[in-house]
Parts: sequence; structure tokens; C-alpha cells
Amino acid sequence: MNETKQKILNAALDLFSQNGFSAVSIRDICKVVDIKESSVYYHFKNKQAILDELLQHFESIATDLMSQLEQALSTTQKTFEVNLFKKICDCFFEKYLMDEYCNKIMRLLSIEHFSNDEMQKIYDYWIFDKPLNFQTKVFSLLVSVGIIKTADSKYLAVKFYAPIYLFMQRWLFCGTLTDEHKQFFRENAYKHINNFFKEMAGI
Amino acid sequence: MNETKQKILNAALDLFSQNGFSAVSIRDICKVVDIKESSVYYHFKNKQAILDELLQHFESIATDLMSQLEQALSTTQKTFEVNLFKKICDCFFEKYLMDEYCNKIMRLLSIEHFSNDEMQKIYDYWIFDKPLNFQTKVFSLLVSVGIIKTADSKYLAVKFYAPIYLFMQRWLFCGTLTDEHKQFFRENAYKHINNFFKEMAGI
Amino acid sequence: MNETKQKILNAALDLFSQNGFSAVSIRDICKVVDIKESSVYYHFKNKQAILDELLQHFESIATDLMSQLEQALSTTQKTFEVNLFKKICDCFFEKYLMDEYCNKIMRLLSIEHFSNDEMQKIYDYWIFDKPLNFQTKVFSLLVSVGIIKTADSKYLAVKFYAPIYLFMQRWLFCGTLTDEHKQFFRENAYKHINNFFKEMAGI
Amino acid sequence: MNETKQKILNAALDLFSQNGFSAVSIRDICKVVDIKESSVYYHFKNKQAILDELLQHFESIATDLMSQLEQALSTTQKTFEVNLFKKICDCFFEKYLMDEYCNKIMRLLSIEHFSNDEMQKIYDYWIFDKPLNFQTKVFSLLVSVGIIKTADSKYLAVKFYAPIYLFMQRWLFCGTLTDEHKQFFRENAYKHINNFFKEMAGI
DNA sequence: GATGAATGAGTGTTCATTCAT
DNA sequence: TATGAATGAACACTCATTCAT
Repeated sequence: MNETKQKILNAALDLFSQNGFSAVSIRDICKVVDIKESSVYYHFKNKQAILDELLQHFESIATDLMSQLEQALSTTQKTFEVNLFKKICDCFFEKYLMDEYCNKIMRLLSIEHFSNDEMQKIYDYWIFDKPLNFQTKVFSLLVSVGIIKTADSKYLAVKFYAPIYLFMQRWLFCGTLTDEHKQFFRENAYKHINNFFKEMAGI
Repeated sequence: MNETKQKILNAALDLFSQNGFSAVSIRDICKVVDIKESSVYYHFKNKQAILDELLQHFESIATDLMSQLEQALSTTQKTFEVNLFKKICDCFFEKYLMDEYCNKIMRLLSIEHFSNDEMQKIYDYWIFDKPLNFQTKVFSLLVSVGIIKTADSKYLAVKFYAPIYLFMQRWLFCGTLTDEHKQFFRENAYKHINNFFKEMAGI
Repeated sequence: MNETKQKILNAALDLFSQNGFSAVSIRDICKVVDIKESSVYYHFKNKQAILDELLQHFESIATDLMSQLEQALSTTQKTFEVNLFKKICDCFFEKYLMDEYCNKIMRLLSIEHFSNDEMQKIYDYWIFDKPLNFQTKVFSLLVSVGIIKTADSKYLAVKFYAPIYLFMQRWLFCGTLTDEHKQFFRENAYKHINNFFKEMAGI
Repeated sequence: MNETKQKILNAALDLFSQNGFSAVSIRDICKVVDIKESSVYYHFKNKQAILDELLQHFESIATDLMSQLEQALSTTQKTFEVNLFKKICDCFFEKYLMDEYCNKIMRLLSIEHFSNDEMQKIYDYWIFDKPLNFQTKVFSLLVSVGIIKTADSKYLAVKFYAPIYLFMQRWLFCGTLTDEHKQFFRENAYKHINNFFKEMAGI
């Protein structure tokens, strides 16, 4: 892709994820990229088009990761459960929640989903519905193979995901995404996951 | 308080909670209150002052409610646990999370905490730290009196609060605060609480 | 009416009538009125609203003049024909075609009616249809009282009005409306009218 | 001529004649021709140069037609009057007023002559002065050979041309040049011409 | 208490044009 | 021949704020 266009996208993502779409002006972006405002309109139809391209790219990444997970889930047999778990850690935590690009988009969605219907939809889908649905399927599997006794896999998914979501909001979606914050998130999240499965096994 | 001033505060809160502080103009507020823009400046130094007064009012409410809870906690003895539970439901759920005023402020904080340091602090304190701390104390009590075996009350607090927080974000802080959304939240939250204490008792 | 608002309307009319609506910027108007651009938006919702107010004022003037003429026509009897003729000269020529305000609007319409549907309608109505209709009625009357033999009053109206329309375009709607141009128009128009009625009488 | 250049000229004429010169952007033209904006500047020095070339072409066409008419007039003798009449219908009506190219230019001139001195001159010359002058000469001839009694051939020219000019404005220079409009014009114009000469003969 | 009037700074966007390739 | 990339100047419009009344 064109170099300037990519710079604009990068700068826009940085700024949007920190202040939201509407609070960032074309001028702000241009200051970072060091081009004139009119030049932006060579690469993008309008401000919204920058956002659209960022969101579209995010959705293609997220779609890909999620389909990898679905794939892993559908091919999982008793003996491969460990692999599924590893895949979830890799695709959902590292490459999704903690990935710099995805994370910035999520913070942007967190800001704008209040006043923008389209972003509300994307937010709900990728932050709530999709993860919870997938995790529900995972727990259904664990129930069906007898690892877990409880039948309400939907509630299990909430119990599993809610603390992670809380840590996300606490450490990943606040201010600048520092390594420190990332570390806080990782520690708390993994501690929770371990505890969760320990208790699960206990039941 | 002056009637017009109160009208301005009400209109501002409505609009701020739906679109965020910076996305709402003085014009927008005045359209609702049916006054001229310059009149606002008789009652408030500037736009920020409206926000400040709203936040201050929220903090006084929240402080009061929380101190009621702390009070209830400190006077709780074995026999009064049910009263404490009722108090939490009343002061934390009904009068705090689901109270119209508090809820609007929280949604406003949810929007603006990304780009505003002061609101970030208020958000973290009243949405994360304060509730989690209080609930940690409650679980400590329950442990100390032998109702609960597990010792990690901090993690218990997260496990208890995180689903509620997720439901808040899902049903209370999205779009307009309809009775339907409130009902969704209430159902899901209370179902979780009941399940939580059932499991707790089981352990 | 507010003084500044009136100044804006005057300046806008001057500029619009010379260059057309879209070729005139808010800046241009402000330079003339000596106010800042943002001040315009205190008095008018947007640029279009200035135009709308000008057109509306024109239409109220024109409506009034035309209803005076219709009135005069309906009360005309054989002996009052001279009065009707005088009324037409006064209301149609002096106060309509050659009136400064109306004339400027007509020139503006002449420019913009090509690319603006609403203005096309106004142009057609006030420049073509209304005058031709009225004049057709006048000739019908003259036929009915036996002054004129020919029955095709519609064509008579065209023959009467077309040269006037041509002189309008030639002298009134070109460049600045100077007294010289006005005089050219008046001379040619009245010469035509006299000739026209002389021939009429002859037939 | 270069193919692309011709395409640009065609597209420009279409657009200019509908919206005027300044309301049409290089972008608009390029969208039609399907080239990039910068390419235009290979063929033309600037936007104005496109207009100049269009106008120049029109003037050469018009000059040619008019000199044909002058030629026809100068060689006309009593017996050839019918041929002159036919020539006028052909060269002035069909190939000039109703010719697609000329018509578009005339509409463009009609729009821009208000704010552009050069186009004002061209407009006056080719729409008013030249036709009226020629027709004056024709009527002088008709007077000199005794067909017409009246001596004021200038006024005769106006009486002849003004209705045609009015029909032009009414049917040819408004909106898109449809066949329907063309037909309206033709009917009304020829009806006028016939009537005109009938009356003439009668006198 | 309230408002009419004004304004400086800023916003997204369009446009004709240039120039190296 | 054509275009990718850039830009300065302009545009309509918004906004928070001020101040005299």
C-alpha cells in the first residue's frame, strides 16, 4: 500500500484510539504525518473513510482469528484439548485482546460506540457476542466430553469472560497502552484462567 | 437551587450521558432548556463548570451511599448478614448502578474517561476500585465468620463483580437507558448473584 | 428589522445579482458589510437562508403588484381603459421590471435558474407565465370590448411582451444596472408599446 | 484532433452548458472522460483554456453561418426571395439556434455572461447584435423591393426576433435540451414567423 | 436573570494547479 | 501521454465565549 496512506492510517488509529473519532481533527492527523490537510483527501474520500478502512481491517483480522478458533474447536477431540487451550491463548489473548492494532480499535470502539450506531454494533459483536458465543461452545464441548458437570455453559462463559473483560477495561483500554499495563492484564487474566479451570476440575 | 440552573444541569446530563461531553454543544443544551446560549454563562462560568457540578453531585451521592454500606458492614454480626445483603442490593444496585442519575454519570464517565484524565480517575475509583474494595471487605467478613472457606477475597470480589460489570456495560451503558434494558440487567445480575452464593455455600 | 441583518441582505442581493448565488462567498458579503463571517450565522441559519429571504421578499412584492394589476383589470370598464394602461405602466414597468430590488432578483434568477430547480420555477413563473397570462387577459378584454379585432390574445401577448423581454435582457440584466441602461430600456420599451397600440388601433 | 482532447471538450461543453463554467470542476469533467485530473493539463493550459477553445470553435461556426447568410442576402434579387427565406431557416434556425453544439454554447453564455465580461461581449454579439443586424438588413431589402411598406426595418427586426428569442429562453436554454423542448420551440417559432409574414403582406 | 450581537479559532471539505515520473 | 502525489487557497459552517444592555 501507498506509504503516505499507511502513515495516515497509523496516525489516525493512534489518535482515534486515544481521543475518539470525532475529537480528532484532520489537522491533528496531518500534524503527525507532516502533510497538508488537502493531501488527506487524495488518499481518502473523507474523514469517515479513514475510520471505515481501519474498522474493516480490524474486522478482517478478527474474522480470521475467530475462524481459526472455530476451526480448532471443530477438530478438537479429547486428546487435543490442550492444543485448543493453547490456540485460545494464542489467537484470542495474544493476537486479539493484546494485539496492538486490535487493542487500539477496541478502545476506539469503546469510546465511540456510545454515539455511533454502526460502532455500537461492531463493539457488541466483537467484544461481547462473538467471544461469549465461542466460549459457550467451548464449555459445551467440555461438558459433552464429561470434563465439566455443570450444564449451563452460557453462564460458565460469562463467569469465564467477565473478569477478563473487566481487566481489559482496567488495563488495556485506559490511557496509553504501556507494557506495564499489558503486564498487569496478562498476570491477572492468566491467574483467573488458571483458578477458573482448577475450580472447574474440582467440581 | 435556581430553576433554570437545574434545568440546564438536567439537560446537560441527559445529553452528555448519551453523546459525551465534547460532542454536546451549549446550543444543544439550550435547545432543550429553551434559553439562549449566553444565558448559560449567567449560571455557569463555562461549559466545563456544568460538567464539574454534575460530577461533584454524583460523587456526593456515591460517597453517601458507600458510607452507608461501610456503616452497614461495620455493624454486621452473624445474625445481621441478611440485612447486609439487603442493604447491598438497595444501596449498590438500586440506588447506585441502576439509579437514573448515577447511571447517566457512569455512562458519561465511560465515554470521556478515555480522553480526560480527571474523569479517568473518577471512573476508576467509582466503577472499579471502590466497589471492588468494598466487596473484598464483605468477602473477608464472610470468610472470617466461616461462611466461606476460600481465603482469596480479592479474587472472590472480582468473580462476583465482573459479571455485574459486564452486564452493566451490555445493558445499562448502551444507547438510551430503557426499562427493557434495565430489566435485562436486573434479571441477569440477580441470577448471577443467586448462583454465586449458591456455589459459595456449596464449597 | 435588525440593522446588520438588513445590511447582509442588501450586500448579498448586490453580489448575488451580479455574480450569482454560488459564485458569491460568505466572505464576500462580510467584506462589504464589514463583519466577521461567523456573525452571519447569528442572523441566518446558512447561506441558503439569505437567498430564501431575498426571494421570499421578492415574491411578496411581486404578488402584491400583480394582485393590484388583476384588481385594476377586473374593475376596468370601457371608460377606465386609460387608467388600466397607466396602472400597468406603473405597477409592471416602473415598480416591477425597473425597480431596483426586483430587477436585481430577476438578474439573480436569470443566472441561477439554469442550475437550480427552485429558482427555475420562480423564474418561469414571474418572468414568463405570470406576465404573459396577465397580458393575455388584458388583450382578451380589449377584444371583448371591440377595440381589437384579432381573437388570438395569447399570441398578442407574446408579440407585446417579447420585445420588452428582449430589452430587459439587453439593458436591465447585463452588468451593473446603470441609469443609462435603465434609460435605454425605458425608451425602447415605451417606443415599442406606443407602436404596438398604434398598429393595433390601425387594424 | 487528439481523441482525449476531444472527449474533454465534449464533456466540458455538456457540463458547462448545464451548470455554467465555474460550477463545473475539472473533477466533474474527468469523471465523464474517465481520466485523471492531472491529465487535463497535458491537453490544456488550464480550465479557462478549455472554455476558450469551445468558444472559439463556436465563433468560427457562427461566423461561417452568418457569412453564408450575408452572401445569400447580397445575391438576392426579387425572384430569389424564397431561397433567402429557406436559407435563413436552414442556417439561422436549424444550424444555429437549434444546433446542439451552438445551443449548448448559447446556454453556457446565458449563464456566464452575467459575471464574465468576455462572455458578455460574445453573448451580446451573437445573440443580439448580429442576428438583429442581419434581420434589419433583410427587412431593408424587403422594403427596398416594395414588399413591405413600413420604413423602420430596425423595429421590424425586433418585432420579428423578440418572440423567437423569448421562445429560445423558454424552451432551448432551460434544463436539458430534450426533443420535446426542441419541438415546442420549433412549433412556436414557425407559427410566429408565418403569422409575422402574413401580417406583413397584409399591410 | 436573560439575551442580542458579535467573534476568533477551528472543522471537514473542494478545487485548480503543479511537478516528477 | 498519462498519472500519482501533493498543496495553497478558499469554502460553508460550528462552537465556546464575551459583553453591553
